[in-house]
Amino acid sequence: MFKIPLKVRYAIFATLDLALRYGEGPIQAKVIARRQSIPARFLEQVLHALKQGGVVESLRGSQGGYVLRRPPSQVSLVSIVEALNGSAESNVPDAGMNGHSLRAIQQESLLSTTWERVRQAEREVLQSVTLETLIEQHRQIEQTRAPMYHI
Amino acid sequence: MFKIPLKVRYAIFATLDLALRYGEGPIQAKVIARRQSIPARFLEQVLHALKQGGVVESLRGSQGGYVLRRPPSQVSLVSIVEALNGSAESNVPDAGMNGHSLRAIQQESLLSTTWERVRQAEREVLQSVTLETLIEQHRQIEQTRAPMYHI
DNA sequence: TATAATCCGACAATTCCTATCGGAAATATC
DNA sequence: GATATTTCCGATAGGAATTGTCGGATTATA
Repeated sequence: MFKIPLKVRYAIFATLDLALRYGEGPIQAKVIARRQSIPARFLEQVLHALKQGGVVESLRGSQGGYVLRRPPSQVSLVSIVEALNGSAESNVPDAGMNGHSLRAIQQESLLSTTWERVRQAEREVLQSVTLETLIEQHRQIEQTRAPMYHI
Repeated sequence: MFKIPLKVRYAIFATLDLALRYGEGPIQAKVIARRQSIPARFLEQVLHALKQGGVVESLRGSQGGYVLRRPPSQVSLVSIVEALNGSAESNVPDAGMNGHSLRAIQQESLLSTTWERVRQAEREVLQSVTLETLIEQHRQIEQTRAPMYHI
């Protein structure tokens, strides 16, 4: 319904890249960027946000890189998405309501419950999908697709 | 989760304005704009989109204006939102996949089912809320708020 | 005919998203 | 300790999308 930022896609594929190599030590942003075809410098920012959100761990210096903070089965898409939004939750303008009339505030509260329900519904779906889920889906796609090229 | 365009808010309040006066003949965009504090010229565009989406009926010429096409209880928020998006459904890039690698396509299909589930969840919530629902909520807020100002 | 309203395309202004850059801070390795 | 590597951080540019304005054409009423 409402547009999905490219940033989110990048974050998911980056963490998926980490998930596929979970337990093999830190992986550099540059390497992920190359493998996933993501602008390197932009990915740095995304990974930084993921760190702030507690999704990944970073190791600075030579031989450093990024590591998933938890095993892939414990990392849901909702944690990734919310990490990127900085949990700003910037859609309901409670601050900045200074010059607004009482009626405007009432109007906001009228829709806020609906928006909240929409967001909750989104969250429930994203919560149910983990990096491990995606890895399994990926494997299934590989298996079902490969034979098709033989025809 | 994902940002709600101002356009959508305008559309909802405009149709809500029509809903509150359903059956009383056409209402001019200018009037709605003044009542709902929406830029008049911008609202025209929004109403035009709502017409294309089959949500409202327009009557041109003097004494013209806009009318809801169906009673408020039959107008769900999903129809309003989809009218504005022109049912473009522009998020899954199936076209424009020319220069993309096979892996990129597979990656897309990996997420597309999840995005689809998210969108479906959004739609179900928006489907369950009609203009009549909002009017009832509005009345309840009025009733529960008013006494609070006596304290 | 005069007036009032929608319709339509163009476009300006603003905000948001995407991406790049330079350098600072931290860490491993030699 | 010196060096190379890598994350960290702020600034900012470019572009796209959103928001808003405008002029005039079309349609209808009175």
